[in-house]
Amino acid sequence: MDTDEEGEDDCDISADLLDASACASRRAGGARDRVILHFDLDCYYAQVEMIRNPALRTKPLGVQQKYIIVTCNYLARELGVTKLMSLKEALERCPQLVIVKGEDLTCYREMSYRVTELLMSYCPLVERLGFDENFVDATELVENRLKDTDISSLSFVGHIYKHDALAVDVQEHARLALGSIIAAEMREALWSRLGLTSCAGIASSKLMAKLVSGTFKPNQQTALLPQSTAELMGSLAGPCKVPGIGYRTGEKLKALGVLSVRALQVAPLFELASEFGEATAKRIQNLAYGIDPSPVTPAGPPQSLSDEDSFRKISTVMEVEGKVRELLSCLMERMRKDGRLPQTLRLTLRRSTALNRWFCRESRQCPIPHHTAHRVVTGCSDAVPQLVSIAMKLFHRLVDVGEGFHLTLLNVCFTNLQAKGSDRNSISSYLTHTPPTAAHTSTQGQDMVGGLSPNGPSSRTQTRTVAGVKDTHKRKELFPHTALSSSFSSPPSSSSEPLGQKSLPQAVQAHTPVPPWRPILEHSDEKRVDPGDSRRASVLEERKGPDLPPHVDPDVFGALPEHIQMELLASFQTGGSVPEDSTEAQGSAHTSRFAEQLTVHPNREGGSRHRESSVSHSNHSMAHNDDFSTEHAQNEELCREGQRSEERHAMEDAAGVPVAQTSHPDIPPNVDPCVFSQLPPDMQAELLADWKQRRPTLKVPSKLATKHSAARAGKPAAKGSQSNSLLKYFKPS
DNA sequence: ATGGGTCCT
DNA sequence: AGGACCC
Repeated sequence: MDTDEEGEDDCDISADLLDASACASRRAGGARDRVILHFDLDCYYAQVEMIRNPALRTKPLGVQQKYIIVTCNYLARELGVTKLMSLKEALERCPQLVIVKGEDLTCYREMSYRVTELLMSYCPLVERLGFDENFVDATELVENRLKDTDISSLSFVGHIYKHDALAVDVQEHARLALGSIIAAEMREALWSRLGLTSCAGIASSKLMAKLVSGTFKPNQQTALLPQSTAELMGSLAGPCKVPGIGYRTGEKLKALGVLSVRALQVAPLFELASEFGEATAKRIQNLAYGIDPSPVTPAGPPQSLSDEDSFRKISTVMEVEGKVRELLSCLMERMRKDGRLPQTLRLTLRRSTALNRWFCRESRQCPIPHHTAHRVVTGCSDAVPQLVSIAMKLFHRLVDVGEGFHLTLLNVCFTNLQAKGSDRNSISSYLTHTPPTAAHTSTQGQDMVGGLSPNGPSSRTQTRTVAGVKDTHKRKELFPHTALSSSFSSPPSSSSEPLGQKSLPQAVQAHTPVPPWRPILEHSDEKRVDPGDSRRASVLEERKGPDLPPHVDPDVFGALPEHIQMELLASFQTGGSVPEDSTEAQGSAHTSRFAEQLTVHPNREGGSRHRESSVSHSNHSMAHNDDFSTEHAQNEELCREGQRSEERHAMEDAAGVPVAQTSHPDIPPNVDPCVFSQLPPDMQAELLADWKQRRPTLKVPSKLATKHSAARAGKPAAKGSQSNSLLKYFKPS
């Protein structure tokens, strides 16, 4: 049978968790608590839009996809707009709301990878969650800093969950306090280099770091003392609010009568196990106690690239083909920049279903012929028709056109991405952007693929080891920064950089003039081809010899092929040009306020400060004070907005005027038979099937109701194996 | 809901 | 191929 991987006794200690002594006993075993940081960018899409166009900063802003506002800035929130509100309602509540379309994710994706990259420059253990969240396992960083920190002069930065920062014994929580300092430094870097505000949570697991990061909302950070774990878990509105317990599991729990986190904690394990299986039963029960041993799994390049569009109706093959072609051209362009070879193509669609039965997507996939894949990556334009033709075959496998059809969504996806030549297979090709340069033949790269861990099978432990280790080696002090000249470098080839990235906050305090490490290759920056565009004359940096991030062993690094070195260096880099004018005085006022909040106040015992003193300024200061200068390069070509369907309004249409009145035995009482009878026959059939299927709609709390057609509950789980990042270029030793 | 992503079964 | 989870 399967024993739990790596969890050791974690599953068994749930019962003592509430017991204060449990922590101590756990540490006795040699394993110390981790220090996990969770970063969550504030109203992410809206922030990116405000960077692209700073004029929006002073206005209530909503980002629209189709007919909904997917997110909005804090100004809009004050005026009653919320996330995922319909456009109509948002405009009713806030007529002045400024809307920008956000269906094209290009800019959000790119900025998102910059964020991950910046965090990775401090510490390789960074895991992405969506576009706007990142986990960092800062355990080693903390441990190293602890060595040369005078513990008696430590203090927390930011909030401490349900505690007065001044009343907390910092010595007792020195590692957590250091975590809060590191989190503050990273947030400051996100601000000074990328212009983004964020929240952070500091705790000893991903679960708790994530939960606590949201407790003070815009632009603040919060640490969680271990003794507050139970209180935080208990404050959640229900099991579904626990990350890792989603809608489905929540519904099943309800059916079992488990309505609260507390109820989940004390539910008999065997009952949970009979519904979910033992492994996931334990897992979710542990989550309810705040126990989450899942590791921070380093981000690598994405496993798949997809592009999709939803619409009210597509019902002819020609329309399908048109849409598929549109999606595929965009996707191909992205794939080309990525540089890996897509080996499989998947087409998925959603059919119009009567009562929008939650997500029923169907898909078919098939291999992509090598010659086609190669054309994709090479940018050969006739790859598109080839892909379209493959996709249409998949379509015909899904849909019998003879019957007529009604689609509501189409998605195309490249998966099974094969690293070609090793270079460009890294997260960095995402960020630092490699020029198209189709040139190289595919055979050139195998020297390095083989280069990863000579000794290692177990990719998982391998990664862990590599990541966790290394830096004790040399370097005692990282984090000189907090100030280097800000702004991110305009990546090579502006032709694909969408963001108007000149808009950066002024650097705060300039003691460290240069980054701790710099790329060797500013020259290659320079040489990016870039025919018509020279607006980027300002890469004014005096760079010196290369210097490596802490986790990189210089010897290993030196042994790598040069082009790999170059890529790595490029990926470590984040420097750039400083925006010249700081516009108004406000800019710097605001900026120094931010600086102040990051300051560690060593001797502030005199408890007069409000507890969140050092951090906290509300979004007001952000909202009103940030205008940085920006020229907002409205980069049209990258944001293919205009191309997508224009009509977005009115998804709902009246069900028609009732006339007939056939009553059907299977129609639920809350459905008007007249309306029902007016529906198209296929829709009627579908509804009936649906109703029939979900018959057991009773409140019976017992485990008897479910007739589940599907198999046993699958389970979410910790992130799996990946080991797919730059780390693989370095051996553990 | 949108337009993405992840991993597991 | 689909299902769960995440944003």
